[in-house]
Amino acid sequence: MIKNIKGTKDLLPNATYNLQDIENHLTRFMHLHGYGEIRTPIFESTELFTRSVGENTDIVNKEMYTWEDQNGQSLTLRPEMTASVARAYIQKQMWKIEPISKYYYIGPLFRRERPQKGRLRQFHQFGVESIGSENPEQDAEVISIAYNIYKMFGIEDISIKINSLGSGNIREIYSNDLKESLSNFKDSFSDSELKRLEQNPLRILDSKNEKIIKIINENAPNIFDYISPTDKKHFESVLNILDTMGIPYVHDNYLVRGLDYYNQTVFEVISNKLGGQDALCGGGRYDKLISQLGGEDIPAVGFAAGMERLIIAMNLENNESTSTDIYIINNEISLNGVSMLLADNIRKNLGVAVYVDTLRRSLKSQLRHSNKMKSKFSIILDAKTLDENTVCIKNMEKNSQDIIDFNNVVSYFESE
RNA sequence: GUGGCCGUAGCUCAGUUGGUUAGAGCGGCCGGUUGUGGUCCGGCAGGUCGAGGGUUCGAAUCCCUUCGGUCACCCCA
Repeated sequence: MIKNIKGTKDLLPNATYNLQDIENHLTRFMHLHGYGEIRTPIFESTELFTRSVGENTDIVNKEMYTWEDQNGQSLTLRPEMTASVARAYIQKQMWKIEPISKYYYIGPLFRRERPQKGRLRQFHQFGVESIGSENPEQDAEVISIAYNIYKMFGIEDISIKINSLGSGNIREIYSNDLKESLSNFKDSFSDSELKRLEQNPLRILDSKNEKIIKIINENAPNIFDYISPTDKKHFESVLNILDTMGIPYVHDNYLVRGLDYYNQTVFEVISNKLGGQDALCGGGRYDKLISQLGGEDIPAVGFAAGMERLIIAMNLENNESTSTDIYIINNEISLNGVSMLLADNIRKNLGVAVYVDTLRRSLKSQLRHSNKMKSKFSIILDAKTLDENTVCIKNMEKNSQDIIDFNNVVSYFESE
């Protein structure tokens, strides 16, 4: 038997039902905020990700699905969206067309990780990117959107962590000092932690190892002491606006993000119900990415949210079954054509869902199926009554029936 | 990538110290006299016991390998 690839999932109608509903809400929500959808290809030139996400990140080092195309070009299934959005923005030279571009996206991403609940190899993210404003109100807008989306879906048990990484070469200076401050404690570090301290020192800050956390708390410098007065002011303005908007947050000095392109504001929305994979969404500012990839010097801020984690947090993994409004029961094979014609007429004129059996089931079975599909009405076609030009319409909830003229079926439902 | 736990019908599981034709509930399908659903009753269909190999007279049960799931780490959404 051929099976799906590890870390991928098939979604059948009872699972996609809720997903479509969520997507509709997100689309509507973003429209209300002035953001439009962007869709980019799911594979890109490998170089795009090595240059934006960072050579020393795990994503680029060991998690990308990369292959060589027939012409020798290295291609990669996208492991994240921001790089693609930036690439498209630059390619279309959007800054010449409008001073600010606001995008949202929903789509599949690919990372070759060990699967876990809420972490797949093909997973889906919803995300927002606002490109063009350097102002704190833009940070606040993006963060409030993230927060309000979870509120919209009724997810209460969440908290926002926020921090600033400063700008310019602060990141490097701080990283070096951090490395130095911990150099006396190398005995307590595991091999992988030492490697991390070497290659991507900031990441050591969100270690889950109790011992390391203690050492950091007692010895690590505070990045907030490094960032410039301008950056500090920017960060405080963001917090002020969040306060005014009534959005709760926690300033976490040790929050850093794994991707290289982040600077200044970074944030995460955490669910308290998700266990290990508790980050519902993460994002921040990436003011240098556009220029670094060959565009103008244009600031930007955004976030990405995991759809699978959203669905887990909503506790909605399987719910609704397919339903219909009207079920047409044909009692004789010769009436198939009439049934389907009637179904088309009702769909066309009333825009409601009409189901016709194609399994040649018995009357009893069709009624059972009609009931299972939660139909409001069943129309029973029968050769005898059709000779008299009438059909039987059964109200499934009231268990009442009407005999009406075949030509009046549509108008019958219009009055219902 | 590292480590722990798990893998029997579509789903949730039972299956005694290895011993005949592997079970239940739910779900699915059909039917309960000639054209009526939801409740009720009856019947039927689904499993090479994740896969491959080994030990044995005999394996769902023991051993090895492998695949998949799950949890922690790693990382991140």
